[in-house]
Amino acid sequence: MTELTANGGPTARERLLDAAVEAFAEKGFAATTTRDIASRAGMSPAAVYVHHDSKESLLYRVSLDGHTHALRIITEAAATTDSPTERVRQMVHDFSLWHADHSRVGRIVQYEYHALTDEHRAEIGTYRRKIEQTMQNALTEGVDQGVLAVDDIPGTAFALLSLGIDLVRWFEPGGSWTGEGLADLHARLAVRMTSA
Amino acid sequence: MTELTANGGPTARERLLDAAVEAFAEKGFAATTTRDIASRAGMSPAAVYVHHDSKESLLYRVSLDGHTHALRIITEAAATTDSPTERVRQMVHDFSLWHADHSRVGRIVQYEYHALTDEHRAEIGTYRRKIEQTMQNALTEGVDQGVLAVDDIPGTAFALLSLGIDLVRWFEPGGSWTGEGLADLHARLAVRMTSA
DNA sequence: GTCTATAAATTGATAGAC
DNA sequence: GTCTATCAATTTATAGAC
Repeated sequence: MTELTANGGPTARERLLDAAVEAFAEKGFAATTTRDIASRAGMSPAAVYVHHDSKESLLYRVSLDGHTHALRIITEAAATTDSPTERVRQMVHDFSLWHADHSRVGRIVQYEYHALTDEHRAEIGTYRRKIEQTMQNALTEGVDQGVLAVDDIPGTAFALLSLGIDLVRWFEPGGSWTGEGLADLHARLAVRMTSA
Repeated sequence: MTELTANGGPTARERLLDAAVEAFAEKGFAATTTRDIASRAGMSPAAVYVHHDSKESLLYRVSLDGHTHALRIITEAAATTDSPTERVRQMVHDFSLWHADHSRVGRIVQYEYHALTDEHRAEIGTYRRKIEQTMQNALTEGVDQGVLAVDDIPGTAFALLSLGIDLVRWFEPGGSWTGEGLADLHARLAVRMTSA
C-alpha cells in the first residue's frame, strides 16, 4: 500500500498482493490458483513469479502485514487512557473495528494460519501471542486497581478478542451491520463482562 | 456413528467419514486429497467412490450432521428452564461445550461453509439461521420479562454464539484448557453481558 | 518486466479385474 | 466391495522469446 509508480498507481507487486487478498478471502488459500491471482491483477500466470517467490510467500506477506497492523491497533488503543475500564473498552472497540474494516485480510489472517510454512507460522505466532498478552495486561492492571472483576484473565482476554475475530466469518461491508455499530456493541459488552 | 457391521465395528462408509473429519479439520477441505482420506481409512483411493459420491458430498454429510447436532444442543438447552437468565446461561454453556468437545467437526462446520455447493450451502444456511434465531428468542423473552437488559438483540446473540464458535480456531483437547472450564467461563460472561 | 509455451507433478474420479 | 491402473484435467512453477 506504500509503494508507488511514477504515475502514482500501485506497483505490479502491490497489485498482485491486492489480488491475492481478494482471492484468498473469497475462496481460501488452497482453493486459489496462481492463475486466478494473476488474472485479477491483469497479468499472465508467469508474472506472479517475477514479483513473488511462491503462492505461500504471497500468503505470508498478507498475513504478516495483517498481524502487524492488528497488533499496532490494539497497542495504540491500550495507550490512549490511564483508566483500565476505558482502556479495555477502547481496545475491544478498535480491535473489532479493524476486523470489520479489514474483513478480507482478517479472514486470511485468522483462517489461513495453518497454510503457512512452519517457519512463517512460528514467526506469525509471536504476533498472536503479543496481541493476547496486550489484552491480558490490560485486564490484570484493572483487577490490581480494583476497578475490574475478572477471575479468569487469559480466558476472558480470549473471549474479548473473539468478538472481533469471529465477525470476519460473516461480516460483509454494505450489509445490515456497520463496523462502527459492531465495534460500539462489542465495547459495551466488554465493559459489562469485566467491570467490578 | 450409528451404523454397525456384524462384528460391531464401524462400516467402511463410517470409517471414510471419520477420516474425512480428521483430514478436513487438519488441512482444510481444499487442501485435502481423496487419496489422503482413503489412506486414513485404510483403503485404496477408488474405495472412496464406492461409498460416497464425491469429495464435496463427504463435506456435506459432515457439515449437515454437525449443524443438526449443534442446533439440537442449543434447542435442548433452551428448554431446560423457564428462567431467561438460566436459559441463556445454559445455552451458552452447552453451545461452547459442544464446540470444545467436537472442535474438529466444529472447525469444518464453521470454516468450510463456502466450499459447499450452492444447493448444499443454502440447505445448511437454514440450520445456521435457526441457531441464531433460538438465541435471539431467548434474549427477547428475557427482555420482555424485564430480567435481561439487551439493547441490540441480534448483535448480542451473535456475540454470545461467537464465544463458542471462535474456540474451534485454537482449542485442542489435552491442552491447558478443558471444555468444561471454557463453557463455564463463557456461561458466566454471558450472564454479565445480558442480565438487567 | 511482460508474454507464450510447457514441464513435472498432482488432482478428482473412473474402468475393469477379482 | 476391494483392488490396481489410469484417464483427463488442473496445478505450481519455469524456460526462453521479445
